Amino acid sequence: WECLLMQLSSRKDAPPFVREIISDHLDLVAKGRIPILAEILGVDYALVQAAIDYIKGLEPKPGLSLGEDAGSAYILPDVTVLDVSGKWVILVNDSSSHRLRLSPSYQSMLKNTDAEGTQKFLRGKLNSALWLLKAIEQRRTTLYRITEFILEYQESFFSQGVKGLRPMRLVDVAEALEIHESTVSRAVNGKYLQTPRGIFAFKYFFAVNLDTDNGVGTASTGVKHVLAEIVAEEDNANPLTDQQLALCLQDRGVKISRRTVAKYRDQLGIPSSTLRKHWQ
DNA sequence: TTTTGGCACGTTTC
DNA sequence: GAAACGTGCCAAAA
Repeated sequence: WECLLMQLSSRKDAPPFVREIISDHLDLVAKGRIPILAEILGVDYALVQAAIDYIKGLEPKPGLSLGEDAGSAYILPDVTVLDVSGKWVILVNDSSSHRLRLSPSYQSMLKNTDAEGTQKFLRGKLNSALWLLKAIEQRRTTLYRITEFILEYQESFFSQGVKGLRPMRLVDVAEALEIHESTVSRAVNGKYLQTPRGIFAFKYFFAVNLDTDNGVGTASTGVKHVLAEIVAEEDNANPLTDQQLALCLQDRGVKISRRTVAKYRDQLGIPSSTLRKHWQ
């Protein structure tokens, strides 16, 4: 790109071949074909790698880390949990600014009316109003109870972080709270929970997938996190292939196939092993 | 040859 | 009933 060349011209510390690589061989860089590039330019790997590292320093990098609370500053949570000296406090934020209540005047009207027809009418209205209030209150309660359940069930998450996340399905919550599955689904959809660890979508805790190991399952979200960790710590001169990554996870007790590792890697935005290779 | 990714199938979850 | 997910197979890429 021209903007890369422009950035380049404003600097003086550029290694050799950088300009040539940008104008003629950017496609090879994208494909990670460093050996070919080295051959074309007639220099050794290390020099090419140095030039590429420099170029990567020029462009604004997309960034590999999908931070778990990235962008959360702009989301306002529907529920907040606070740790007040070891005791959880759950706050359900009302969507409407004020809570609804019944005007007392209606009740006094009911008392003060003699006419039978009017009384019947008012009693009917009163009942439907009470039903509505109850429904709204119920919804807040549902969200409260779900949060309560998550706090208890995902306790290890709140103490250890992502690694402690347990597999959890809508049904699990529904059964525990003795409400219908779809009720949980509707209560949770698009809602956010603020915790001492950051803001998370409720759906985050439903990292539903169940990867079984010897005994209990683990949440796929946790596995992905471990995967990212392994890659971050690998020797970048010899990146691990998907097969090796799969074995690595299997050693840790996670039953996972090579193909699934590849998919997770994709979702995490981690390039393939050949693209990760850093030539010295 | 080794490594990766598209497609599709069976299962689970919504 | 539909969407999401894990996995096997096989071809493309390296």
